[in-house]
Amino acid sequence: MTIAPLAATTTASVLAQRLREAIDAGRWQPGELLRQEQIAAEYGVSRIPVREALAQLQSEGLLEIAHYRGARVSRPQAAEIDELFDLRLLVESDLLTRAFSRHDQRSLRELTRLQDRLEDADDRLGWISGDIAFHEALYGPAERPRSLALFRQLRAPIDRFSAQALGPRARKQGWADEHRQLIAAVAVGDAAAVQKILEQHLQATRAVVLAACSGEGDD
Amino acid sequence: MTIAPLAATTTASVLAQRLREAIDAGRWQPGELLRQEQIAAEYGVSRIPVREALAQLQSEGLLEIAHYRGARVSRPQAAEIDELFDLRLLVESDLLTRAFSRHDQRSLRELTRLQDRLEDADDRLGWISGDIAFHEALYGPAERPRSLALFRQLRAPIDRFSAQALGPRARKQGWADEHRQLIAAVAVGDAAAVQKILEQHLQATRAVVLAACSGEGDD
DNA sequence: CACAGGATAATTGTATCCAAAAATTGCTGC
DNA sequence: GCAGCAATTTTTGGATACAATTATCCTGTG
Repeated sequence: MTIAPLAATTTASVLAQRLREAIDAGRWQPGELLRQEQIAAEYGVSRIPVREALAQLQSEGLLEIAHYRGARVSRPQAAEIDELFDLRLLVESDLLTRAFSRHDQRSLRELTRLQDRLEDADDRLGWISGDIAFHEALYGPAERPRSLALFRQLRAPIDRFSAQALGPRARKQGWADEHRQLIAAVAVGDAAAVQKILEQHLQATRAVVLAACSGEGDD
Repeated sequence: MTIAPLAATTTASVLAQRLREAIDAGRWQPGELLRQEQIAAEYGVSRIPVREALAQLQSEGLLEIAHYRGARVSRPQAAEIDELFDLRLLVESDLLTRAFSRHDQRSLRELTRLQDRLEDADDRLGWISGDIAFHEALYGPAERPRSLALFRQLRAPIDRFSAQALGPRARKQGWADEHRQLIAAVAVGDAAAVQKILEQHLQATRAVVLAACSGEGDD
């Protein structure tokens, strides 16, 4: 028998997740105002949980909220994106180093399964969430909850642009190839290769995201 | 004549700052519940800004909020503290490397001034905020706003225990010595020494904090 | 016609009130 | 005396109502 899923969830957190996806999907352009009343009406709730969700997204760096002046989608400068990728490199290298020797048959199969599912996803949001799941499984054996949370946090302001860049099929293929190479390198225990592939993966992503980011901010 | 300081501040953010200090000062023990009504009455506001402040402190890792069950001061496990220090080492080493060659006469004087003021502070909270100011000035020339924000974030759950550890005068002196050494090493341009001192500084702090953290959780 | 000034509207921040969930108390039966 | 259960109390989450601030529009003046 199954346990009821125990809805230990608040309206605000559900809203936050929905808004996160909506922002990644490009529903609001950078700089555009998110009206509390409008969002509240749309989801059939009052403004209180909306405000809490917006505050949450602000702390994640997706929004900028000015006193009495509303919340708008943040428009990160190229330098900021660059800095985020540098930090990702630091944190993810560390995570992967620690996870590397702890992977086993089961975790590698899980990685392959996640990658299969990822490549099956046809919409952009599915790719993004699948990519997050893949990397979390890749870093999971490190058993570093705080670093993993940081990984998610560092991605959040970036994924919006990654989703945009998923248009060309070539990029998807390159992305998938790198993931497969990562699995293979972990499987054969080649530590140096693992690090090198991860760095290439992140550098390639950085280039694409920077292009998407600077190509959009034109108003 | 002076311009009014433009209170671009919300009740919730002021509350959050006050509560942060109160937690660092040890007003609530780890695991202890923070009652919304009580805090609201104490500061003469309604529960709405109190809830927003609590949510903010949760996102900083100072509180754990359970659905319908209240907010309590988080009690980080030793492993988590350890992980936070590892991350601090990664981020702060990177920041200091980048800031290193950008320091000049003026910034070094500023560092000395901050350190003087720090050592004058007689209360624990003054030390903590002074220490934060010192490190921010030390990393400031790197011009890495995101990393600096991350530095603050990684400290937040730790400072509570640092404040406790400030009891023995010996620790204060050692702390101050390491700061002076850092300034000196930056001044003479000894990159290797700078990194080594920073690492010692953080490792020493880690040991003290771990002791304070594990010595307290005894209920 | 550009622009300053002020009334008006729109929007956010906070207080008050109600509903839902959890903790507590007290009763009942054994 | 105590385990189990139900009513009560307490506390949190959310909705509605009001206050404070900002944005908009209109008008008059140079």
